Amino acid sequence: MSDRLCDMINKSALLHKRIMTRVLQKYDLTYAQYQVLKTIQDHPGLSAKEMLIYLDSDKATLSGILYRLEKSVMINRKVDANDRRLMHLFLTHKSEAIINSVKEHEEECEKNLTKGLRNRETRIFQDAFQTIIDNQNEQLRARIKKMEEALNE
Amino acid sequence: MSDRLCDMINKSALLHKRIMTRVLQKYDLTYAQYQVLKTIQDHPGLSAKEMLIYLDSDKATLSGILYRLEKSVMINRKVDANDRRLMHLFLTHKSEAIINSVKEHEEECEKNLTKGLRNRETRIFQDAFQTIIDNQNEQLRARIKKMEEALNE
DNA sequence: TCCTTATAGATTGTATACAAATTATATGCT
DNA sequence: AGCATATAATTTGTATACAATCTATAAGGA
Repeated sequence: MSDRLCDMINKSALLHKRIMTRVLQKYDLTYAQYQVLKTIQDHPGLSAKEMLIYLDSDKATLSGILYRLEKSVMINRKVDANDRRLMHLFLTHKSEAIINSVKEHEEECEKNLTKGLRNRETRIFQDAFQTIIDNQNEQLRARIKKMEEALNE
Repeated sequence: MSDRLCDMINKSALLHKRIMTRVLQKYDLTYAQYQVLKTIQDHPGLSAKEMLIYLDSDKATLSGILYRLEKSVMINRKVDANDRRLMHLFLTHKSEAIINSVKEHEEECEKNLTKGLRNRETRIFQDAFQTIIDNQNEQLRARIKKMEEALNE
């Protein structure tokens, strides 16, 4: 494999998703669905709009995921009493149990990542990774801004 | 954002894809298509089957990507003289020029990742990342093996 | 030659990812 | 009240990601 950082990042994300897909397979859940369920567990009653902030996802994608989760009785949606556009999201008993089980696998998977690394290396890795993500966010912002400026001309 | 490594990995890969999507936008190329073109440039005349090894992708996905790249005159396909199942892939003049241009942006993007990090930190980061990817590959292998054993029972 | 097995790609079906347009409801202004 | 504007979700269209199946061709053995 290439030793370029961006290739490593892509590869690692791909592998993580594949691993979690195996874990989730027996519950008939996808990784994206699992992440949505986890977010609801952390913030019961939140709206789709609020979830987008936590997940940094897309509303169109989320809409489909929520539809399928409701169909498989993994979530309930309740319309807000004051604003009928708003839907509050809740886990069901079914999904609550599943999530807690999967979370254990995920923690194990997370621990496994740094096997063979010294604590010091792991710490440096994590700090450096945060810097890299900050750099990426900055670069994306800059590019979006440049494109918007180009549009206004 | 969560400080869990797997969340950082996912987030970073997502950001990288978004950045590259902006870069590729004016050439009407997707990131996946660009990676395919780069692989052809590195190994002119390779087959789809061989490409799968380099990209660690899926043949169904690749088949669609190649179809669209051929339609937009970014690649040529030539049937092998001895084995009519095999297709050799080549870049066109059009894609050759585009790739070289995008590659510069990509290098800049790669350099930008480690902005603010000391060389020593970058080196530790990269080595640690390789260890992590190895751990992931190992874990995936183990899970696949376990599932296959479960099937045989 | 005929038949079985293997293999390169293509096709199908489901689930994202994401941009753009649409729908339904709310809010603010006159 | 009446109307323009804003906003939460859904829908639509294109492109992956990936499992499962199909198709065409090749290779090997009886």
